Amino acid sequence: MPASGQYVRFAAGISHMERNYNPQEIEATWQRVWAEQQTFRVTEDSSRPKFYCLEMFPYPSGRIHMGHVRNYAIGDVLARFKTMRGYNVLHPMGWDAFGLPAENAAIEQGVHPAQWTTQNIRYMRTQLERLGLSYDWSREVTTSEPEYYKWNQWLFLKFFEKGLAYKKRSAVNWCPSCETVLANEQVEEGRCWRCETVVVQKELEQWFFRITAYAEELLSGCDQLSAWPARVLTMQRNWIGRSIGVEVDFPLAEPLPDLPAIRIFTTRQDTIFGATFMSLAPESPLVERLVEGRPEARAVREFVARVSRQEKALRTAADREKEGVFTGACAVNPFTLEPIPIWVANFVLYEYGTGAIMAVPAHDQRDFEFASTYGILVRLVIQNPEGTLREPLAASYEEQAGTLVNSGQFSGLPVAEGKERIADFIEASGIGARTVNFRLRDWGISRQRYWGTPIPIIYCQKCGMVPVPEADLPVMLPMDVPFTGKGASPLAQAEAFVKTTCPKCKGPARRETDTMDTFVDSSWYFLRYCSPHETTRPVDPAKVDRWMAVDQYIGGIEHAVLHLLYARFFTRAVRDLGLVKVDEPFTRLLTQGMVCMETYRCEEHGWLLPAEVNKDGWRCSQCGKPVERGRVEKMSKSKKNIVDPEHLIAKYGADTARLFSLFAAPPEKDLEWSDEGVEGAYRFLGRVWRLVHELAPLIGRQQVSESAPAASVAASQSARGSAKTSPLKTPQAPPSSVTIALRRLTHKTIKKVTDDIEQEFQFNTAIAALMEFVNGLYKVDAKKMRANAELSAIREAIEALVLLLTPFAPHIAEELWAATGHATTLARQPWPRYEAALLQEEVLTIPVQVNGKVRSKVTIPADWDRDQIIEASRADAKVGEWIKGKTIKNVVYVEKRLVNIVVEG
RNA sequence: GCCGGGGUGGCGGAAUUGGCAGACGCCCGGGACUUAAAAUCCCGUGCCCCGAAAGGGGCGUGCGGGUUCGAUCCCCGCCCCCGGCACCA
Repeated sequence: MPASGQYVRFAAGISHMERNYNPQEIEATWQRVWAEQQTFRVTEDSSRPKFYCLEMFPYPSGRIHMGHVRNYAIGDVLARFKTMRGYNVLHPMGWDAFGLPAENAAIEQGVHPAQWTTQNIRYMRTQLERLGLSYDWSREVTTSEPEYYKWNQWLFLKFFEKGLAYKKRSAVNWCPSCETVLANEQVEEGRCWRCETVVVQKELEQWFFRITAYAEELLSGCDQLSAWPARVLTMQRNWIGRSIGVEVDFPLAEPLPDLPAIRIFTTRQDTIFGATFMSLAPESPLVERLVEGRPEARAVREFVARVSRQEKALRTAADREKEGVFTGACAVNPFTLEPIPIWVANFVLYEYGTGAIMAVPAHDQRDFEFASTYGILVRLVIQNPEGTLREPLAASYEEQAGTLVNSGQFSGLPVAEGKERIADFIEASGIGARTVNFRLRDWGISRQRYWGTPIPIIYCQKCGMVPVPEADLPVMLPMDVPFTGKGASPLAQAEAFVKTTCPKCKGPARRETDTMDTFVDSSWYFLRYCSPHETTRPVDPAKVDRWMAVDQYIGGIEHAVLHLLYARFFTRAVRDLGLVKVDEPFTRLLTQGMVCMETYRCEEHGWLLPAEVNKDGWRCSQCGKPVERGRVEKMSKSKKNIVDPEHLIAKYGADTARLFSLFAAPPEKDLEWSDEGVEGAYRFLGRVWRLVHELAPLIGRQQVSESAPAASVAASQSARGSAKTSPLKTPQAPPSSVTIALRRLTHKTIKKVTDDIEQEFQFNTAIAALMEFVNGLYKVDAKKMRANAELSAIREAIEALVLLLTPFAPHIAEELWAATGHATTLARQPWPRYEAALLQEEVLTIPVQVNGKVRSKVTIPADWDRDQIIEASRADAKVGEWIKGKTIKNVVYVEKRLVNIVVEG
């Protein structure tokens, strides 16, 4: 601990009353103090409850943007608040440092990705420091450093041992521009999520993580996540896509020796009597088996070749025309025993279910379209509840309501029961079984890029695929590699890296040159923060037990599926390795909204930066032409509707930047940027500054007891709390009404701000309450205050104000804390507590309604009872006007809130 | 199409989930201070109507119904906006 009095020295020169609010100066001062005193360093302290507050770590792209400011301001409010509330708070920060842009920079500018990344991190860290965020930087994690990615490799090897990591040949999404494989999740509407290039199909040997092994658990786990936003849970559930149905064998009309039947998956076994044909996915190997030697073979092969060349997104677009070709083979519907034709259809997915379906055109839109195109029989087997369906159908009937018809012994059953009876029958007759299918696919982690974690596998001609022994980790990324941007990955071209010896037989061998998807890095970094310097394991289980799960995770909605699902998977996989005890990594999740701003466009110069617009006449500052004011959109470089946080901080300071980000909208909603709003936030801080400096000399005469500085407001609510334990001196004379009103305002504000932060992250209303508090304090005529009780009340108010402001605007709070005579940093001051007794109003103003409309208000002593209040209401002159000559039918009284007199006539 | 979230003054947003709609901020208007401006401080500000004024009345939370003494909030039926998923059998 620093010697007491040290802080006073820092602030001494700035505490004179005349001094104007100079954010740049005081922010630099306090950031230096925090760094020197290691104020935010945290160690495990079992005497206090823990709180793990985490914001999604950034990709070190070069500079922070307003989205970061918002994200980290939200997290910082919470971390500082919880610290002041007495929690042992873990609040770390790090860098998601592997990824494509570094490699692109290498190609375009000739900078090595490592150097580019390091520079960016260094710069962005100073930017974050200038925001005054309360991170424990001693726990900083950088995923591109061997100390981190070694453990990616270690985990990979453990997964490999357990069969959770495996390799298979598969058609992958290939981005021709990035020259890399993309996960399904990284393809958006057929385009690369990063560069928007149209994605094509390519066959490659790929590494996968068997996330599907946890599909069931990942889905059921969603039910436990009650503190996650509903829409994120919905998205996760959709993505996992569990469906219950049956698998059934449809025997071939002419069975092949080793292929007696085709297995299909359906959720609508109740419609099986309506299955009038079958469809196979074009990629299915069964297709070739069936057509071999048939006259249809040629046409089928042509069709398959044509379809499989088409890239997937195009082919699977929902509005895509249904196309197919008859194989010449037939199967037998196991229920009707009729022969049905087997087709190949472009809309059947090979990767889902069994890659083959029974087609029920009467009750499936796709099958109906297909059957209509090719003239296939449509048979109604579900009659709707009204009984109005007649053949020929004009459209498929897909509702799961009604009764089975044309379904043999099952006819007449309601749909739900038919499903069960038919499933029973299928199981009893041994032709199939109930099954659960997931939409979720295994996670392809192979990337043909340099700037990622090398996959620790060696290929030996004799021994085959050999994992790198644990002792040889990390497999280091070689520094000396070519960056051409052409052809194979740079790693594959680095002979010194590729050529190695087999760990088993010591013979010549080659290294795997694929690197891991960077989502691997971010799938467990939150565990690493708990013991960031652990050298023998990825995590120290004792430390992880102390801190996990993350109590509050904060980040963008764009990670609702990918990152969050992978992190949930990893947490379980690592749990099953015995390193972690929790199932779910993130107890509470807050997805903050986007930061948006109006866009400006000039017909000559295209998108304009806000600074390039002359706002007087809405003209382009370059050519003077009228500027088209576009809609409010997410801030983006391409649309140029951006505000650089650095400029903002230079002009107004970090406290203003933080305050505005928190005040302009509730965290989960989109925030519309407004220069005027920023001015408003700055003005407010100036108001606080002047207020405190005006009042500081007044209360300066009073003794500041450093052991209990905030205790005047902090201690009074402890378990044994009563008026007696309040350090505020009981005044000799009865307290003046001004004193009582002031203290009431103070304690009401403490309650409001505390509740708003704690309950629903209502930072905007918490700040509004602080503004009201300040407005109220400006109305107090402090100069007239002399009595000890009055001055105590002022001191209490000012201290509460500064303490309550701390999480939002920590620098100015520290400075004002010092200016009011305190010598210890605010960061660990106890959060103020309100005294419930002081909240009580002496008089109440109650609205009085007549027939539901407010006609008057009565002001009454707070302790009046129902009858007294009603009596006063009826006696009110204005109310009298409205009830004169009418019969009172009813009087509704809401406890201390409202009177409603119901009259008739 | 399915799922989720929304729709409140000129604007961003409040409202203890059935009890004074519009807190707080922005914008705008007025005043004080100033030689003047900026800054600052104070006051006003949903819309419409009556009134010279003090006051008073009506309307108002996307639209139409309903429940209730009373609805931004609950129910039914629509309209619109945003986000996600989308041939998953």
